Amino acid sequence: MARKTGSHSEITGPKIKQAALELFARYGFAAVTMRQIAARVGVQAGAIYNYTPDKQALLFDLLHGHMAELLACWAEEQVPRDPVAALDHFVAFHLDFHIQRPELVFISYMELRNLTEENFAAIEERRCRYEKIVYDMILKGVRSGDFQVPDAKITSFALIAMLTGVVDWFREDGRLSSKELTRHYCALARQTLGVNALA
Amino acid sequence: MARKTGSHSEITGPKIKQAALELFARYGFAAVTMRQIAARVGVQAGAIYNYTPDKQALLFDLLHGHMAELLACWAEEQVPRDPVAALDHFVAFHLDFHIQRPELVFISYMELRNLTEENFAAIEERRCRYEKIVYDMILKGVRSGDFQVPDAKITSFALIAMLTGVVDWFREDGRLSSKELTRHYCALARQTLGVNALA
DNA sequence: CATTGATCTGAACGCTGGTTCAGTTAATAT
DNA sequence: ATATTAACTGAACCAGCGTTCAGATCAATG
Repeated sequence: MARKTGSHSEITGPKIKQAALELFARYGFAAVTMRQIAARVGVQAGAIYNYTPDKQALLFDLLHGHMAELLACWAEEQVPRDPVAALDHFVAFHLDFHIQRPELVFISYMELRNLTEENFAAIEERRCRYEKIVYDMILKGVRSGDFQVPDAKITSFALIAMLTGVVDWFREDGRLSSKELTRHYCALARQTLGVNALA
Repeated sequence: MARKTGSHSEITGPKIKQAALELFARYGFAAVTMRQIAARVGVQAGAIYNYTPDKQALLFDLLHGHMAELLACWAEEQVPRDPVAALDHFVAFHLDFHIQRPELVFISYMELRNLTEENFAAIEERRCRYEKIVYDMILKGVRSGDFQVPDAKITSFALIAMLTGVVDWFREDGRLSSKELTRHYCALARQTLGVNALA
């Protein structure tokens, strides 16, 4: 029995990626088997190899796609000139983007060490690019006198960590809506960056 | 050839734990084999089972020991009554404790999903207890008027995330000493909690 | 209708995983 | 010396791994 009615590559391909994403996020890359992924798609393990050269590529595609989309989406944003408004804008963007992709965020952090050397380097480069965006934003605010921080580099790491950490606990049906969440974090980020510390 | 001169259970036992810790942190629990751990200790795989019932227990002992030590150490701390001083104290404690155990911190976050249900629950319970300490500390400062935050719960998560995130990048031989690090983070934490926002 | 080509199956390949255990060795006790 | 035992080896067990591939199946084409 092969080639069930209505099954096409355009359906199976994305289904495999989705299944891999969910399973990797839940059990970890190394603990997930190709047969598990296949079973979730409703297919035999061998069929997966019509869509990916190997398991490693399955992971890399997910992580690479995630980072590429993150950078691409930010590039399209219209960032206000005012440092404080830019901060608010970034907080809202970052939270929104990450909350919508908790599984991708999860494996992007957890499964870096399961990448080959070259694949890791490719992801790392993009991660640094994103961190630099935050760092530059903070530096600009510090220079304009809008922000006051003990150390711009540390503060950039701290800001990213506190924002990204949200995916560990935030649930759409929890105590807070995503709108309230954003509002609170905008206020918190302002405090962290020392907005109005001198005003 | 067995029982080399001078090898005792008091030596091999800890060595196995240490080897497991290093390998789990580097490659992930699921990706590490008992043979790898044994090789690092200089022993055959079977010998490990004189010290642990199985691989799962090896992981759980590491995580459980870590959380138990974290809570025990904090319990011994003399915490100042003043909320701001207490915050400084906590920041210094948390950074110091975590910086000294980067590998344990790493696996405590990454390998939770590789625990069995009961084992996970045991770790989770201790983790919540620690989070409650931070939450209560913030609540106290808010009530006394020393802190001003948008949301105490969110702020507690944000504070822990920004502090714990340090282990991802901090190196003893890097740009900052651990003393400078603590100083910067105390200042940053104060801003985040809105210390002196009204003063 | 016959042919083709994309899609998938099912079985196999070689290998490695965690775990077990009978047997060997060396330190200790008698 | 001898017996005892803790500590370890080395080989084996079997289940499961990622991956391959010849062949089956079906949609689309002419």
